Amino acid sequence: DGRLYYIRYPFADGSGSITVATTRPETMLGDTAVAVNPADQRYASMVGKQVRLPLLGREIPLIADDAVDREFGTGALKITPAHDPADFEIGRRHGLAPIAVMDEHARMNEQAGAYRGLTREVCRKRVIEDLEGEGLLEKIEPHPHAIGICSRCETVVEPMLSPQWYVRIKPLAEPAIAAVRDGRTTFHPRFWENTYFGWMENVHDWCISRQLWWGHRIPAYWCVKCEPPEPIVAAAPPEKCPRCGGALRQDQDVLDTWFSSALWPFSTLGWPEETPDLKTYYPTSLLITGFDIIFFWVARMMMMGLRFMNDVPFRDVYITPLVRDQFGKKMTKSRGNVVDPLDIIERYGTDAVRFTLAQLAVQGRDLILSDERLAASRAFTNKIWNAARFAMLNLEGAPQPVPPTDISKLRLAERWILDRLDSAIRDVTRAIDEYEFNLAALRIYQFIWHEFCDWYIELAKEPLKAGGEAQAAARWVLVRCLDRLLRLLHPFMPFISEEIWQVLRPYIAEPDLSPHLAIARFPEPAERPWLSEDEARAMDRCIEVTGAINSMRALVGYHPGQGARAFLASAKELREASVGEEAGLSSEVAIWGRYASILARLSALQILPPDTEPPKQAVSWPLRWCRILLEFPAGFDPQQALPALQKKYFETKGHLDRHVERLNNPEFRAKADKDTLAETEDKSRELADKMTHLQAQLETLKEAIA
RNA sequence: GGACGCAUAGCUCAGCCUGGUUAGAGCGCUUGCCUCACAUGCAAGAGGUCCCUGGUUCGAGUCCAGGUGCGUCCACCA
Repeated sequence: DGRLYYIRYPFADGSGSITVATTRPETMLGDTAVAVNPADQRYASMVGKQVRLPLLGREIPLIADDAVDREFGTGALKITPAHDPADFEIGRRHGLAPIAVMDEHARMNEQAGAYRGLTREVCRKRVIEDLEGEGLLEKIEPHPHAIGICSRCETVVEPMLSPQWYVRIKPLAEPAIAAVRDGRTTFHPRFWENTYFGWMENVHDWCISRQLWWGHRIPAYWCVKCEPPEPIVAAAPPEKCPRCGGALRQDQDVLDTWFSSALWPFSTLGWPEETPDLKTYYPTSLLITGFDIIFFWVARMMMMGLRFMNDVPFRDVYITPLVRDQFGKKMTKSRGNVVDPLDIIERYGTDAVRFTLAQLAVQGRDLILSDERLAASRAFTNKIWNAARFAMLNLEGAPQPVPPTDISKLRLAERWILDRLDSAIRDVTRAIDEYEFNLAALRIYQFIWHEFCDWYIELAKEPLKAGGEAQAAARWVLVRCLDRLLRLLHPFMPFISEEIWQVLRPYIAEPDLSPHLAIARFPEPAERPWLSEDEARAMDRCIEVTGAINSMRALVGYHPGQGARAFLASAKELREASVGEEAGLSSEVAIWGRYASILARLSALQILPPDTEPPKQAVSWPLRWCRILLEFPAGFDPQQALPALQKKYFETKGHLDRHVERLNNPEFRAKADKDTLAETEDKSRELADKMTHLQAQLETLKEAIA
């Protein structure tokens, strides 16, 4: 919220005046011209005239320059090259010598005539008063505008001229642009490359000198005697002045922080010496940083690396998301919405915070740290802890498990979890390779909670209690799974994983096992699959049946602790796809029936022989490959099951209708690809079957009610 | 003034690049369970005009154009 002062500058020939608008009237003492836009008709005839600078009486020209905005103020701009960057450029274009009117303490200097010695604030007041006295101040308008202030002391920044060192940027920028264009360095996510190009293609020469105490000193030297002084720039300090042999003094300025930082990828490896480290580790693989550092640091490391090492400093640049506040706003000190990580860590735990960040680190998107997610991660650490506790309770006092001599003798449950583990290892490894940290975190979560805990731990309880070979096998699988999942988890939850692993470590049979998880090998999947495709499908069916029975239990109101009897009626497809020697449902259920019974709390799971009349006192549920019948609990009122079943019926009908509609469309039949068509037909048949079953079930129920 | 990103369940977010299963997860909510690793838990359930308009297509949450809202960056600011 400043003011805009309109000041009248009289023409030297007495033919009237021209009015300029300025927010900083005190700088008029350093004016060297008045400028208008060349296309501005109002002033076209006046360009070239001399103007008398008020208060000082100096004559300055009226010039025309494209940089002048005709709309602003009066369309006439006073030019103060020594105290305004834009004016400096205009002045340079017109060959105007800058006149500095302030010293380095922002006090008016001898060029300011009568105002010499005043501070700029006092000077502004006096200038305004004096202009008013001479009748040259036309008006003052309120004018909100942004001014540069010091970020520490909030003092208004005063632009001024000073000699500085520059690096010519173009020869550095061009190779750095090319390196990203041709893929020697890749940004993740890719679109940040636009930001990089945008900056690099419009980059200005780089002012590298700073008037600070700390930093690399500028390698420039001045002779104490020569007049005028000529700088000598040299990598190694020269002994004496090459011209007069006099003593030399190094320039007092230091390099811009980013200049020094730009050397980081190789200077930390011993450069300029040809050290083994430099040879081994340059170029590096990955730089992780925030997008706001792309200009400051990434671009400069690229330029320096290509210049001095002749190669890019890193192959990949991963740009992290920004953590925003709960309203999606960027956290800034001035806004006061900064979250202290230590505070969140205090509340949720370090691992939970780290895991949450990984989970939310979707490429190309900033993230909001939500309490809900953090709490969920904290619950996850608890889950892991308890899973480990279960394992240790079952390992305590046991010898170090050894791999079974014949893997194929392991139960399906054991081989299945080992297969899921390998699948998780593959998925997580791929996700990390592609910097998809959210996918990696999600997959680990899914494996640990919903495959390892929900299924394997439950299914391991029986053999672990049984003793003998079954127990030994389950212990080995338990250790193998836990060991590997902890290694997978370690980058995301370093503390809890290390803590548990240290306790588990004595049970891990591995030659030259690392003393710490942090430096242990990242897991790799086994070379051969643990189970056949048929077995994998069988286990999928087990999971499907278990889920369906659990839903049915709730539907007919079984108490969670109450055992229930279920029957499976075979479907033709199952007989064909069966894994057993003996075709049929029974051979398959012989393998996984026990698992389903445990997880669906069944007192019995029986096969209904083909062509057998199903029990009437049961709710029936169609799957693709079999029909499940769950006996009514004692005192069950069939009325209860009706609404849910009807809902299912109408849902299924909706889906079926959609498929039928599609199939009835001749254009779909003509233009859809064959696979899609076949799939739709299959699906449609399946849904129709399901409808038939559901309808029959509904009728049965209604009969029971009646 | 220029550019980029985002918009999907009450909340926080996946899915979109490469169009076709019943659009998913966690939290929250409802119901029932202290089942001997874990009630920070277990089981089940409800909850979605995928921001709007138009286009392309047999078919659009997904591709294209325009719009709206939110966020961010750059430039300018005499």
